[in-house]
Amino acid sequence: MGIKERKLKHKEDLKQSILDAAKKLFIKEGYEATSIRKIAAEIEFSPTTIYLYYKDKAAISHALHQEGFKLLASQFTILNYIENPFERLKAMGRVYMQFALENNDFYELMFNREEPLVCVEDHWEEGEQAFSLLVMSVRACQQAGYFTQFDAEAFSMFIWSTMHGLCTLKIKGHLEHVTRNKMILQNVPDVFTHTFETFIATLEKLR
Amino acid sequence: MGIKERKLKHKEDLKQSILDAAKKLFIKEGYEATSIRKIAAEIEFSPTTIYLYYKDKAAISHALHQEGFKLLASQFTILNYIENPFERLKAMGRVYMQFALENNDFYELMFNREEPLVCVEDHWEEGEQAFSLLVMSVRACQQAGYFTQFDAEAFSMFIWSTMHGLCTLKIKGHLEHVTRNKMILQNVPDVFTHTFETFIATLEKLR
Amino acid sequence: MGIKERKLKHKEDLKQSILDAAKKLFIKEGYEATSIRKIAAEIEFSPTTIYLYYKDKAAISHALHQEGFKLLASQFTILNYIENPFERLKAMGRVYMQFALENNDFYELMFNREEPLVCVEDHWEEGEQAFSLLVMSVRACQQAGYFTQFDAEAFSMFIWSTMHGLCTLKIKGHLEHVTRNKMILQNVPDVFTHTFETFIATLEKLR
Amino acid sequence: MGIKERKLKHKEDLKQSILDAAKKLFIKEGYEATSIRKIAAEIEFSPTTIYLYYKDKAAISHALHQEGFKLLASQFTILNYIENPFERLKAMGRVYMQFALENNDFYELMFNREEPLVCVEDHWEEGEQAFSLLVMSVRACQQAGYFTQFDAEAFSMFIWSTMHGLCTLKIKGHLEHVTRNKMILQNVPDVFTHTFETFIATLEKLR
DNA sequence: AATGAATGAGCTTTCATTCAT
DNA sequence: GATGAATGAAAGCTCATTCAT
Repeated sequence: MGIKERKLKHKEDLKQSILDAAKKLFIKEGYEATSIRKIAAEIEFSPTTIYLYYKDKAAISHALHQEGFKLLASQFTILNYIENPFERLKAMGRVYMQFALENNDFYELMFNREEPLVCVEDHWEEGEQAFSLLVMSVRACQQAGYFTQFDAEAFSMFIWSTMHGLCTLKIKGHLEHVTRNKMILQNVPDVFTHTFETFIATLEKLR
Repeated sequence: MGIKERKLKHKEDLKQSILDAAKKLFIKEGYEATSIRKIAAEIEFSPTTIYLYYKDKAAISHALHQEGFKLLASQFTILNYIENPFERLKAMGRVYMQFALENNDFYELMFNREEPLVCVEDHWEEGEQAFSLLVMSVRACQQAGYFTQFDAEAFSMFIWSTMHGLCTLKIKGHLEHVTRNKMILQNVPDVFTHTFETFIATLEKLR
Repeated sequence: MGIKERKLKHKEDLKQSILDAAKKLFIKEGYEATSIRKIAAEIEFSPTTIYLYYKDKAAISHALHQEGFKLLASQFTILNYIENPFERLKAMGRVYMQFALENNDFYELMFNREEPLVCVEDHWEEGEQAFSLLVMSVRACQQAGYFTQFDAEAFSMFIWSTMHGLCTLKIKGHLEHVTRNKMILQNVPDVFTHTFETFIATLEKLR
Repeated sequence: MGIKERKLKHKEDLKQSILDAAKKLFIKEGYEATSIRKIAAEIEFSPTTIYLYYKDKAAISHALHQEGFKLLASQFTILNYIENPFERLKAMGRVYMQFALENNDFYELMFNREEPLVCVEDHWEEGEQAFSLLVMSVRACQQAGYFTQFDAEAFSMFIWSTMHGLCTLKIKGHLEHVTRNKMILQNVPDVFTHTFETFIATLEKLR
């Protein structure tokens, strides 16, 4: 990026540029490896400049956090086109899994990091929105005859737990750890997906 | 007690002290932020001394790891006294939950840390043993008529995912995050337990 | 002088200060024993500051290296005024010897250190240029009837070996070691020069 | 080595064992990488024990130094069987070269290290003896009509300089540096040997 | 004679951050 | 609005060495 173009940028743009650079580094090299210096180098500004737009590294973490949820939400939009509620629920799970796998550092930041949550606390709106989406889907399923004997919210929590647990185990490599050495599920090509399907099969029985 | 034993005793003690200090720090500040120097300061020895007892930082992690699994295994022994397989499975879940909650530091270290697994890789025996226990319980349930349409191993993986996800969400505070702000499950005193019971109810249907 | 130039000046100064401090330490304590910390202490800056001016330790070595060759090259310029090729060759030897003696620290760094060469590898241009100068002189001598039966390049290598060996032995004190205790060459005031002259006498025979 | 055998060793043996271990490490891994701990590990004794036999690391360096000369001297014994003085001189050069190449860390320690020489000073007998050997060979050559116009000692010094310079340049990689990039001596398979032969050819002319 | 225990000093490098301009 | 200069803190690890036994 040349000097001229850079000058043309507005404040808002630069703030976003920082975030974009951070996101890029974050995805490519992980959380630990993303330093202020590297972000600055990426956007060809000085490290000091970063501090004009973000108070400190935690602030960037925080912003990235929200960015992650934005990304997840955008992936969820595809679900709007699925009429059948149970199919939509299944698709939701698949999107969630794909997101977790493809952006595992984001996933970590969004759900498994300790720090940012402290300063977030009441700003976890994005997470709550996502959860609301799940609850809505579950309710739709109930109207189609599924899970009728359960409370929608508690059932949603159960679903989320399963999905979150599955994704986390996958990301940390535990799925492979268990299967590789214990001669377990040897003929299953993809334990991750297979477990998900087992879960879905379970849900299907609850009609 | 002769000199030799006393020396050995001292050595064992110090080794354990290091572990305790490391655990304390891991909990309080996380893996990355726990440095050999801090551990040394905690036990009031020189950093170099640590290396007399543990090869490197990973070795400490590894030892803590094993200690955690030993603890979990000991908690599991109570299950031997439960005849009814489904009851045993339920109890297993409860013990797991309790362990995760009471030793969330250990739980994190055992399941959610990246580093120590690298050097463990093919020696995650403790984890695998625990998983085997689950598979066995599931098989027993199958003989009692539960989950008969499922593969025991895949079903175990699903169960583990759910339990792991639930515990992780709890530990990270997400359960509270979602319910507090979204006016969800307001009348449920303990969302953690409630979700678990919803899960159990689900399993009960699969007979 | 404007602000910009002054800043630049300062930057150059500091860069040179680092080099000077490094040189001093390299000489006094050797390459291995010269640490970034010590260099920093020498110039009374923080170790971190060093990294603002040089990428790493090797970069400092490299810079010193080049400085040394620049100095040697400047000493060689005097040779341009010597017409007679054999005289020029002799003078070249004397300049080389003088340089090695007067700047034995540099000489060591340039020719006897391991490390900096690693990163230089294919960019030993300065050394190669100096060697080219020697080859050219040898060729000129050949046109004047000297060393006609030899390959100019191989013969240059031989000359360089002799000069380098002589200078190194001198710098390390071996010349004195051998003569002092063995009652050898006792009546020769300066073994260093005397050996050089023996060498020259040898060359003279090869006409 | 088992415990029993170890106990049988006498003090002298152990002292030599330490040296042997040091030598082994030294040759295999170089000077910097040879630490007291590693030596101790090699002989299966504790690091502390080393200090019973050698005051400090420098003392070991010193002993190694002498060890190196002993080794060189042993290689020189082969020369006794060569009658022709000039052939013997040539062979001496070849042995020297081989020694320098095969034990370049020893060579470094013996001739290019700064430290040990300080404490050696008057104990460089081995070096002097080796040099005497050279002088004797040169004298023998003179009786065969070579180098008659030169002082034997000064001429020996010249020879040593050349050989030392050549070996040093080789060890440090400068021979390759110069030839590789400068399109020099491209058709010569081994510049090291080739330069030596050029040197020998030079000497041959001095009859 | 041999050692186990312990240490202080040292290394290179990266980091987030500040301050004066 | 942007930056160059500088820093303190920290990291993991290895070293030579000492001391009491």
